[in-house]
Amino acid sequence: MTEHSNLEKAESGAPSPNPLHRAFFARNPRRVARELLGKVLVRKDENQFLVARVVEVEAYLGENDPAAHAAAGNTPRTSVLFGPPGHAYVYFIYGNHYCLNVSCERDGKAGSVLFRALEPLLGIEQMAVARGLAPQGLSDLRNLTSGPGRLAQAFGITRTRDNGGDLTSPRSGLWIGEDGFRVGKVEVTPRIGISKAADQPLRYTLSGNAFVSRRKTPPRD
DNA sequence: ATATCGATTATCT
DNA sequence: GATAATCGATATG
Repeated sequence: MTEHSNLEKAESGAPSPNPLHRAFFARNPRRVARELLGKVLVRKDENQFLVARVVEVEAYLGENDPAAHAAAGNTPRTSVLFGPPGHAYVYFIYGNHYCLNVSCERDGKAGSVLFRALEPLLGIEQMAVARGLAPQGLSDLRNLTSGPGRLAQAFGITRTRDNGGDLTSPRSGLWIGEDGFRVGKVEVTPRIGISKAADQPLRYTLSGNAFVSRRKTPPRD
């Protein structure tokens, strides 16, 4: 057990974060990314809830952003990006990993936000199982959801299951909600892991949050 | 502590 | 055939 967790517990049964309205996503990916910080990603399957706070995201600007998948145009792979806002774009990368985006902008215009890191709040045991980590081997909770491939695996997100799903509706089993969390300082840096347009500051993080990916040594104090 | 590399597949040249 | 919005393992200082 580590000491740096400040996890919230749901006092009475299931959590009830309000789903975000579709209009929230029908905007510029920069604004959506910035405002997604502090929201929660929720998975409900069977009777289990998984809940985790959004602490790191990246904006992808659409057809004219060379780093965006939408730069390839509207293809079978990218069609969700060109559809209505608030839907899940899930892609498979490096032969190993799924990553989750939410579509932005109006129907017909591409744009998205990539989820890069979450802070786990509820369903930690189940996330560890999904990640293939023995519960007792869970010395560092950052192994669960710190990184786009990791958080997708922790939430059981795959392309066949989730691509195109509605992230504004609990009926999809995967959605984004608001639980009243107050966001503190936000940091904006270049995006990670890309080669094109790598200089633009489109990565948004909660300043000082331990679950942000690619950190150095956990803050000493 | 940082650096390098293999895994494994959808998509594109 | 090459590359990719990554991760985890291994090597090395």
